[in-house]
Amino acid sequence: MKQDSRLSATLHVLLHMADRGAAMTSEELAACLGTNPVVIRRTMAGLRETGLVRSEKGHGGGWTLARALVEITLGDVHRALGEPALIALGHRSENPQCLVEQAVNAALGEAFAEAETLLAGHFDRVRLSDLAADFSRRFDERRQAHAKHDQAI
Amino acid sequence: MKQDSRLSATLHVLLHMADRGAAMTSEELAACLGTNPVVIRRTMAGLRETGLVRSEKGHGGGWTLARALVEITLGDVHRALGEPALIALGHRSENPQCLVEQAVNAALGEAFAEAETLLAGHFDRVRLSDLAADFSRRFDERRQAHAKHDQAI
DNA sequence: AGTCATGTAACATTGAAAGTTACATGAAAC
DNA sequence: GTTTCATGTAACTTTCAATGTTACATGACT
Repeated sequence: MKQDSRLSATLHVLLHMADRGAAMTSEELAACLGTNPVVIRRTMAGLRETGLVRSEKGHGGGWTLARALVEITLGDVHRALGEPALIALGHRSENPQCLVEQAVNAALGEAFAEAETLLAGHFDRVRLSDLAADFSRRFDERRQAHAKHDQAI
Repeated sequence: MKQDSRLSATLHVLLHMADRGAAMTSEELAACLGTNPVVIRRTMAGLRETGLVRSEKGHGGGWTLARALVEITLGDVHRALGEPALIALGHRSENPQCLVEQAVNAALGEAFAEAETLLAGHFDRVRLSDLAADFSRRFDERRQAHAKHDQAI
């Protein structure tokens, strides 16, 4: 199954925006992901409508966060992207006449709903500030590793 | 995201096979799903290798269950299909250099793993006999509904 | 006016599932 | 033994959504 990486990409972009502190153009953000600026604009359109980010045209324009990282959950971003399906498996047909298929749909549907609820709940509990904190931790770790390395030389 | 319906289709097919009690041809099974016999053979190939079903060529040939329904879990079927991905979302890149992306991957990876574990665990606890029982229940319900309807006439 | 940036339509590319065609292989029936 | 029926499998085509690209209109700053 070809996987949907829009959530991953968007989180990446939002953290870079927060790190920068100033407006970033689609081109800059696209460079962070190694993709095309139009992909950024298209993906961010939903976030703009939901009020997570703002965009400005012209000189000095670009994208800025409309809320603090601590006020944005992964769930917010997922919803802003249009709530793409979380589960890669699906039913062969919805509302089948065949009773066998109805039983299959019921069993799988229950399992899918359970996993989806768990994942969506998890998304609602994680804030972008949590990711930023993890980033800082990794940053410090790398810095210390480099210092150790320099010392060894 | 285009969803993978192989698990759904395979469960449907296996229950029909159990219901029949005798060998069923790819053509018959394909008719149950409204698809092509070759799709059945391709999908069932994994189940044959895993020892869930047997296939016979020639006259009177076709597919038969190699185990009782109570001895087959949804997890067995999922594994026999090659363990297709359960989660529709993915990372933008594996093993990124960018620390931001590493933090994103860590957060999402944890969430995905949690949901995947739950779903896989669920699959391992549900047996095909459970689905067959649910089918029987639905069958009886429909029969009673019809009886009631006939009575009203 | 010129430049920079977003907004968006229109199209091409990609990748995996699903569907199809064709034919080889093997087993039963005649 | 040859005809018929069934699987086994390769090699395509189709489908569909994400992703990538091109082109151009719109608006804002200099």
